Amino acid sequence: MDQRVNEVNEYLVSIFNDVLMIEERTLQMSQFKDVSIKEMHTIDAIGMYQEHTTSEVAKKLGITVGTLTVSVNNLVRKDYVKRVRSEIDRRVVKLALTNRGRLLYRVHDKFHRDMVKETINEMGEKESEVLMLGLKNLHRFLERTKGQLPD
Amino acid sequence: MDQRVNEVNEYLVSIFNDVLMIEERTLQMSQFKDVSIKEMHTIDAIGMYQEHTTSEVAKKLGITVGTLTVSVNNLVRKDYVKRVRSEIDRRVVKLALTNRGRLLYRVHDKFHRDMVKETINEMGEKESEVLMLGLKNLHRFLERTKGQLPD
DNA sequence: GTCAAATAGTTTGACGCTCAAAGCATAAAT
DNA sequence: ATTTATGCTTTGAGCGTCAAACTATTTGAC
Repeated sequence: MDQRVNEVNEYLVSIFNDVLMIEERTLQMSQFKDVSIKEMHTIDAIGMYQEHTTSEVAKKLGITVGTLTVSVNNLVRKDYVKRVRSEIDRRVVKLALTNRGRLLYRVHDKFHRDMVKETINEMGEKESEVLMLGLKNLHRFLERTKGQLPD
Repeated sequence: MDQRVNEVNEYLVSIFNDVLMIEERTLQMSQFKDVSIKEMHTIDAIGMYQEHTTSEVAKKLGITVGTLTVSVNNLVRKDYVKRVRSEIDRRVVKLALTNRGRLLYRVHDKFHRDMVKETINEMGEKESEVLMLGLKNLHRFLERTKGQLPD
């Protein structure tokens, strides 16, 4: 049992590091060399569809609004993100992707999905089912833990 | 199949974010408020036992030697890490944890293991086995992918 | 043995990421 | 009308990162 814990733990840590590293390198090799992995996640959180406010996106990313403002300043300058003032409440800023931002979003999303797809392809139907259940368990536990932490 | 890919992908992303966030918050709440999550990973990479050289640790972390030197400067100042010149080759610096560093290492390691343990406890023996196989698959795929990237 | 080249690590300059705190504009409450 | 609350931006400080220049030491060629 303890051995199992160690193994799972080590795989998780290693997978973490690998994914981050591969994402970063892949970005740097692509036509989007001016985007860091953090900026990529910001673009991902802004998303393709609805417009999200600055506060919403900051919360989703788990960073302060001030931090996000700085990052969005850079992403606007580099033409990945645009700001739209709300007409209803003029304090509110809605964030949205530019065409270039949307292109990058799709490329990155595909990369992510391909990564998972290749792995699942090597597993049987039943196995991939259990992998997902395991991840679901881990996820549920983490969300619960997170909820217990003070803000 | 595509639905499965999406689900696994979303769980992975969410698990990533949660773990990082929980680690960071837990650190900030502990007696080790002066340590960032990155510094924690550096301490982890230096490890409890053998002495590792600066180059080795930098490689393990996937950062340049210069970056590590700067970080180690801070960790030495904060009394988590010590430098030991090699007697055999006086160019070489071996990194090791101080007592305080070792204490933090153990606390963090326990946190990590507890996290996984609680999850596995909720699964049956067979399920946790398959979770591990799934992670192994994912890990193998990532290592292969990583090997194909240029340095 | 001497000198050049290679190796291990450090320093520096520039820029991104992060937060907390102060500030600005607008909306809501009274 | 004035105060308070809300949403966002700016700023200052510290860490994280790299590339490039630098220092100290060892190895290799002769």
